[in-house]
Amino acid sequence: MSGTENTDSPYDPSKYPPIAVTVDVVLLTIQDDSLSVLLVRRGQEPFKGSYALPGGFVQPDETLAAAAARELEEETGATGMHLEQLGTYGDPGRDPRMRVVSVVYLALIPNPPEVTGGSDAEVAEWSPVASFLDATLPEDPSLLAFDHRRILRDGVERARGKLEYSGLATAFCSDEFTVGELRRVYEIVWGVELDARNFHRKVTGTLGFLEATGEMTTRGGGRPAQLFKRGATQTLNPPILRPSPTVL
Amino acid sequence: MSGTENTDSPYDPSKYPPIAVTVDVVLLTIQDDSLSVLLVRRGQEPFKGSYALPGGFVQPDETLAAAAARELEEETGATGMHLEQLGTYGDPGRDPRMRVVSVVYLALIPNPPEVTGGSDAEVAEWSPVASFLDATLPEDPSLLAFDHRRILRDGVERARGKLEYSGLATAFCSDEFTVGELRRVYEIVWGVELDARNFHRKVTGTLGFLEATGEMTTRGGGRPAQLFKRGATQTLNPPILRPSPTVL
DNA sequence: TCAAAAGTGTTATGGGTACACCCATGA
DNA sequence: TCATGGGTGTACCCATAACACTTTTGA
Repeated sequence: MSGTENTDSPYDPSKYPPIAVTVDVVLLTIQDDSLSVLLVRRGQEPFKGSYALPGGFVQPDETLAAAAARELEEETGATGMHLEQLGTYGDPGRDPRMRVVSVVYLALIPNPPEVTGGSDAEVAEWSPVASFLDATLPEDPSLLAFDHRRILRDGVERARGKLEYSGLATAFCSDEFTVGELRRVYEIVWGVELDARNFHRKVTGTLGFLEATGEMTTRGGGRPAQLFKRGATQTLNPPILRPSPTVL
Repeated sequence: MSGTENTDSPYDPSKYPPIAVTVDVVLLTIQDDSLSVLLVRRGQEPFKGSYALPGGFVQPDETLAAAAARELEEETGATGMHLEQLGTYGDPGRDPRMRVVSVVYLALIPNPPEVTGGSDAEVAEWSPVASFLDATLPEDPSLLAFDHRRILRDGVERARGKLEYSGLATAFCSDEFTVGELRRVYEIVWGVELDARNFHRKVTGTLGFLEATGEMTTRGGGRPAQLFKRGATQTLNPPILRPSPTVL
């Protein structure tokens, strides 16, 4: 792989290998006390009938993040949710038709919008991530297409980790939420039980994490609870530590 | 962007937009008590004369990580160093010639190999990252080509963060190293001073981080120090906390 | 009156920090 | 003997975990 001395540039536009670039999205939400992911059922080969992450080609004049946001809006109609780059997956052979490099984004949304019954050919639906990641399940390649099982696992792991040291958990909550609702996010995503009293002190004591609205609510029953909004802080100091590492 | 009902697939190989996929590398090392990065000086337009991260096209039959390892070996002759995906940069216009999506890897190496004076047309050399990231520097686009300043900053930030909760720091050390040498890695990368006594207790007390070799050394002067090897643990528990956030 | 959820108070514990102190070498 | 870096002991501080206890609603 020497002999590059007299080429013009390593980026010479005229001779790049043919590679398709797509953007896929791991969109997570909390539905019925379960961490759930948006998947589409494939109508064509390969992996016809399997589930797959929503995605598509990057268009010539949009950023990668814009492509992810566009895919999300096409599938859910929703905009403005949390969106971050998860990673890029490009092993040769991951798509049997040609070399495809997929830039994958992780997105989080509260109150999952109704998507089942949409008019698209590939119908999107919410499924609990446990149905695909549970360690007791066989590695069935017909369940999730391509390398999407690994991508989904990476996405869930990213979300779990970021709950500890970032304000990410509020991305699963409505604009206004109670401490109890926020705690349930942590409990569901981590799969643990947290002490409600200590959790309350911790999150209300972390400067910039929550912003009080002054409003109260009795939704959920019991004593009225304060309503909070997301605070400005993106990094939690000190972090919210999870009791024991969740094994997936 | 509807009307996709009767297309074959979102990945239809016959009609992907023309996008070049490259792999770039942020290779960091510690040289002369400074965190340094491997850069090449560009011999062609655009950005002729500027520094750039080493990189090149992904070849049809190699994984993305293999492409990064190949680029590294071409520039340094070294193999087997720590290598992890940093992120993917693909804004339209980041390369004026055409749409280029760059998958960037972060690599760490101990004992920087001599690279200046190599036979390649684009000569690689080590430079302290501070020369490019110092906040007091003007945003001179002729210093680092393309969006490589932002990429370099992201890479350094990743390395700094991972020192806290992973065994990454040992990737800057030789196979066998002393606690003092490891501490100097933390001090240089973070730009802080650490209490040598507490640091010693912390790292030797973190199970799986270090593995004693039984050997001693007097290199560096003073009382002989134990030599350690990298341990098996990839996640540090408890983490090594940096005193105050380093502002870049 | 009871169940349920929101909060507050209190105590024990464990890790972090600061720093006094001793050890083993080369010059 | 001194400088240099290695390593241990210890006291204080503070965040956490555990849990008793009070508050405020709906049923």
